[in-house]
Amino acid sequence: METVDDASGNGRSRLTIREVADLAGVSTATVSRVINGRAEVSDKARKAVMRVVREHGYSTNRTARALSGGRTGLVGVTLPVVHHSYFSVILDGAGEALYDHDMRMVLCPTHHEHEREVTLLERLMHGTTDGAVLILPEESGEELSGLHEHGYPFVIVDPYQPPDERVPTVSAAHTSGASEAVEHLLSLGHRRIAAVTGPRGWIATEERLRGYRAALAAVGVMPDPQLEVESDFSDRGGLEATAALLELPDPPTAIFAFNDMLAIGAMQAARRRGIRIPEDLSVVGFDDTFEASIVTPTLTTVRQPLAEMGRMAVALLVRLLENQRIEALH
Amino acid sequence: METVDDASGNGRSRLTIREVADLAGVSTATVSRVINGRAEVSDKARKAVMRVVREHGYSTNRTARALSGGRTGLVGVTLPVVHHSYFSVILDGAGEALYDHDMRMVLCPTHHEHEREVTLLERLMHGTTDGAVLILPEESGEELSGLHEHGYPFVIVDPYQPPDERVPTVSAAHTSGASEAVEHLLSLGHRRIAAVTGPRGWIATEERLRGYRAALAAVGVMPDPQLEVESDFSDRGGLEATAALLELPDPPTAIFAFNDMLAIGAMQAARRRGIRIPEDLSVVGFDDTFEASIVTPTLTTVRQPLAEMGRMAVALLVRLLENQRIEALH
DNA sequence: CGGACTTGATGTAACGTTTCAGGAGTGATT
DNA sequence: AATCACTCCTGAAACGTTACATCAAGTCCG
Repeated sequence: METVDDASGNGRSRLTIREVADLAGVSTATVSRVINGRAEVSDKARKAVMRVVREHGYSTNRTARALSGGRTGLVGVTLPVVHHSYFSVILDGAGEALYDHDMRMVLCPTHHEHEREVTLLERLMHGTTDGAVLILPEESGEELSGLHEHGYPFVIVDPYQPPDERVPTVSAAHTSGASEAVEHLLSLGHRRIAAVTGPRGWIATEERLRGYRAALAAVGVMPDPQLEVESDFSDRGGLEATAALLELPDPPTAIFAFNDMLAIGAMQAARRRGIRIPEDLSVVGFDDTFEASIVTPTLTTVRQPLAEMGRMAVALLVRLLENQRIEALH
Repeated sequence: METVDDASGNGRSRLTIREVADLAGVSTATVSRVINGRAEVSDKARKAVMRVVREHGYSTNRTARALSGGRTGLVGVTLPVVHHSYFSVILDGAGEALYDHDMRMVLCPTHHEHEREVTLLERLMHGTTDGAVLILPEESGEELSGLHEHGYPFVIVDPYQPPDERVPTVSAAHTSGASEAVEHLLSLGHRRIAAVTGPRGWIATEERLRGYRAALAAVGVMPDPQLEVESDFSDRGGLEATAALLELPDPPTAIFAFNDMLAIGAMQAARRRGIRIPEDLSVVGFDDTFEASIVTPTLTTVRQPLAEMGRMAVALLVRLLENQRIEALH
């Protein structure tokens, strides 16, 4: 109740630009210029303003600036879940890039709920943010195209389904990465190589599948439909899919899991059946998440430049915002 | 270049409240009330407004509302790194709670840089956010007290050092959790139980250490200073600390690692020396992060309600904001 | 029947910036 | 001495809301 009312902000909060202007004996416009480091201010005025700022402490109200200037300095970032290596690394990269641009991110986990994502985006658009980075967005291609049409700047990272040509997108080298993974297994002498995939229809699944088949085809191995098991990118899914594979009359000698979670599940399934890795079964993952490095034995995996992807997305977005700004001047 | 100029926002952006008011033949105040679902609006006016909104599409500009109403609906969240199970789970809990309150979070990773955290907070305070959740803040007790004094509402989660009494804080049950962990090892028959700790001076370290010693003392085991090795909560640190412990003439038969990362490092160190877990060496971790569940063998660990902690922090913060609002009315 | 009180609806002043159009002063050029 | 170019600064108008003070009708009561 009895707070120190001296410098505390309980009663009166901090100075406004107008108060600074009065104290320094100049106009608000001048203060604004000094604060923003613009030229065309006399040394005398600048010093007066600086002095007041130093003595009383002033910092511009971002909200007011946002309203006046039309830019909030905030970027929305939507993703399914934070608590997942794959996403958090992308997030990390994006965050760092945004920080470099002196922007902040408004984080919106969607929990894979389409509804939630739509309303969140709706909100982000209308004044809260300047643009957005959508990681593995839940929305359909049409919805995203609509959003784009609307003029809201955004970038998609790792789309589910092939997006509109005009929507800037960052995605990984699914096909070539998958080929490399399979080639690695082939080089170890494996010929019965199973694929534990993600959900069919997702770009990530389809393209990795293409890489998988291409690599097999390249050495003349006929793809066996029995060895392609659809799963869901989770460790549990990997476990179940692998268990099924190991039940086959002619089980695979190697498994290419379409991400590290699946691979970890695969390893668990093998262990439960007493199958040794890598002696009896080789497992290769995809993504190179932290988890891959701590399991036993260490998981061979395809490195994806996740943080880079986050950075890249921000770079694209910043360019969009820049363009928008330029257009606004005309 | 040739965008569809029909419904696109390239040229004219969306309607403002004033335009809606004109179209509906009422004042902006009335529109505002309709939008915000307040009473005291005639049916006629309400319908007119609704019609315009439905036909032209309107959504209030959050920035303007923030400026006018003094609340942004944004909460800052600072944490050392996103890409770390421990933090991302707390973050997840906080995010969910904020979503329930129809608020968004502005994510600020500090990368353990004190400087960065200070400037970020400075920025968050001045208009961008209504309050903040600081996870493992880098700032000193004095700085945090100062911030509190200033009237900016914030809550600390898992402080480094004991904070000011008046600053709302959420932290885990370090001491009792540590005791439980050690009791578990004791019950397995171990007597030479080593502790791989976090940095000395941190609350988390000191309290877990207290729990460790208390549990040993309770069964009459004299604590051996040689068995308490300071580390840094990282897997690499755990590996090095454990390697040193295993070099001892009379090495421990069990290791209590002060978090799961350290425990994972410990397991790696053991494996490198050909020491089997749990036959030759027992390892217990702390936090119950996802990683603990995927290593081999599965790591025994002390569950911390991390997501709950995030939720709790938000609940506290919301209460602070509520109080602030009430005080403002007087 | 007139004043006090409710209701319902409205106009308008904030909120704290940025920016634009212009004005005052100074020195230089004709 | 008049004009011009230049620098520095000011006043005021945005930006899109919300909330306060008002105002115009009704309604109730003595």
